[in-house]
Amino acid sequence: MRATSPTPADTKENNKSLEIESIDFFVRLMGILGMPRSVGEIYGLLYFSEEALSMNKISSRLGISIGSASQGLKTLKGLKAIKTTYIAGDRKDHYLAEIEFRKLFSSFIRDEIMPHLESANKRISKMENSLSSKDRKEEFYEIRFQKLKKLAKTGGRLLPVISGILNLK
Amino acid sequence: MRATSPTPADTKENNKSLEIESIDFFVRLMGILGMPRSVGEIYGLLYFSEEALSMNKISSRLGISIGSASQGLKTLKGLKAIKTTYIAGDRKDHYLAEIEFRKLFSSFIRDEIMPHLESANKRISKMENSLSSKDRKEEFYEIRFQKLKKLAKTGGRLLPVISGILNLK
DNA sequence: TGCAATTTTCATTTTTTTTTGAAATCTTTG
DNA sequence: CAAAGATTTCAAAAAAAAATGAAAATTGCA
Repeated sequence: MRATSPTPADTKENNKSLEIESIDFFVRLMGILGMPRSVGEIYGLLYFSEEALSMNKISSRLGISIGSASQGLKTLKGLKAIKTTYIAGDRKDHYLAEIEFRKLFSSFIRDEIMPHLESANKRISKMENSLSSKDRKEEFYEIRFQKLKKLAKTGGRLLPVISGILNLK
Repeated sequence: MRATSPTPADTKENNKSLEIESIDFFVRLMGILGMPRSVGEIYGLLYFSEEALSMNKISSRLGISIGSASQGLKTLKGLKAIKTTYIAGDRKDHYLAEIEFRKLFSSFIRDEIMPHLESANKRISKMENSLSSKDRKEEFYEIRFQKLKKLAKTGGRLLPVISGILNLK
């Protein structure tokens, strides 16, 4: 270790403990969204990185395979949680975290929640049709289908509200 | 197969296809919430069952082990997604689905989301403290911590709104 | 265009999660 | 209160999900 004043290179190597905390934080956050560990690790690393990192650097810094890194970056691209930047004189792609979380959540809702919600109504109808017209008039089934339809409707109502709040300043 | 008119016993055996659809539906729904298959299966079975079912019946009807059934019922009890009923002259516990979904989601938020949210602020502070006071004044870090705090705040704002919508008639 | 660097894909391996099943525990009632 | 019934627990097995790594595909520069 040198005793001279820090250089730009030092700065990049600094804040190891912040990096660890960040990775841990985002591994958990992504975990709530059902994303694999590697996705959280990559995002956590990029979130506090001032410079854009190449896939190779990501994989070596995190100690994960390039296959995992490639797969994780693909997922993060799909969620619009990272941006690709051009670095002059370097052929590799370089990645930066998208720090507007609302983009991440919007993509997540679009990709992971909406499709389920859209199919839910079809599936509820299908269930209802599998019932004889006699049974369909029974209070027991009527109540259950009513609740099921309300569930789908509430879901449909919830998502725009969530999107709205996410877009607040 | 008999050609005579249906008896109550028949009725209970009926609607096999509804049952299958229901199980499939709730396996997916519970899957979104990160619950194992068996939990969705049990709830899906109970949702369209007019009579309360014992653990044994649940395990044999679904073809899952009693261990799985016990574990799944425990999870569902924790989520307040099922009710236990007393059946005269039967020693076993019998279970009915709680059809108010809001209970299920409220419990889920309380158990799976709130704890994360509560720890998030501590974790963000911890990250901030790991930074030198010099770095802390850098725009790069300032922005990132600002976004992180906003994320936690938005989360805290979102949950009551969701609870509110879930409680609407 | 051709070649080397980079990225993606995907069969295989590893890790994690879930299920099983049998033993231990708890419960009810004869 | 004994014992048969019912439920829970938990180590081991099975299944599912994720990571690896090497081959295939793609890319961009000389």
